[in-house]
Amino acid sequence: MVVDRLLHALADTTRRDIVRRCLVGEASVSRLAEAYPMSFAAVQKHVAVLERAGLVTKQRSGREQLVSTDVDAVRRAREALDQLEATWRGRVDRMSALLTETDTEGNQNDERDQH
Amino acid sequence: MVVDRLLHALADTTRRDIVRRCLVGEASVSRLAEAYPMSFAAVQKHVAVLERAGLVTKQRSGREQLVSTDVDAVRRAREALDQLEATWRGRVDRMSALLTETDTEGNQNDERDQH
DNA sequence: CTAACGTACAACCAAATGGTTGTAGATGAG
DNA sequence: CTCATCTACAACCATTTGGTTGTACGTTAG
Repeated sequence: MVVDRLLHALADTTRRDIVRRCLVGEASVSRLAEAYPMSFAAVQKHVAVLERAGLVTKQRSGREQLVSTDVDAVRRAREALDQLEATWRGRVDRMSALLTETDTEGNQNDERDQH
Repeated sequence: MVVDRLLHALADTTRRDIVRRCLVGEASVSRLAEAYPMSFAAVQKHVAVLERAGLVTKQRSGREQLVSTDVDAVRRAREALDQLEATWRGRVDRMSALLTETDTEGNQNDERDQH
């Protein structure tokens, strides 16, 4: 699933940092690699994960491979999460409504906070 | 890191579904297990992951263990993502501002901030 | 042209994931 | 009390992850 890949890609500090770095101005993979306490190949793999999630793109420039964050993908990631939360919250709200209007047998407190 | 655990916990369809289910009304672990094509123990592990991430809590009731989503934690998760995106977007905005006002092309980086 | 650089990729490894089965301890129903 | 149920947990397994090193290849600088 796309959301799975997205969230998994973002569930790592190094990868989030790469996204942050490459939001403004591209950076070559080797340039990125200098910034982290790991090998070049390791950073390459992190970039690959971000790429598969659609969060960054690579663009060749001479012998360098420039990484740049897809700002739109970041926005889409946020929106996906937003929608997820909205669905969840929607369920709570609908249930609250049901409980206040019908009063079923299970009868637990419905002190769900509304805003 | 807390964000890592949170995003990792949410990067799985089954776990997101558990969160959704347990937002309204608690469900025992065995009840949950009936809903998925996997063993009881597997669901137990998923619940444990969500618990470690602070997304759900368990509460004993007789011989059952009732799982319920911590609505507040879900909200906090969203806010964490929001802040992440805000930071990222903030960077873009600041850079855009810089570019439009100075419009130079000399060396721009050397911001050795890690964090 | 040659050497250095940036990249890609394979092979390998340890640890974590996501699943299984099996066993054992509490607890509630009858 | 006895038994079925719910849970916890250990042991095991296959796959993935996150890292390493080594090698090969294209490109640019000198």
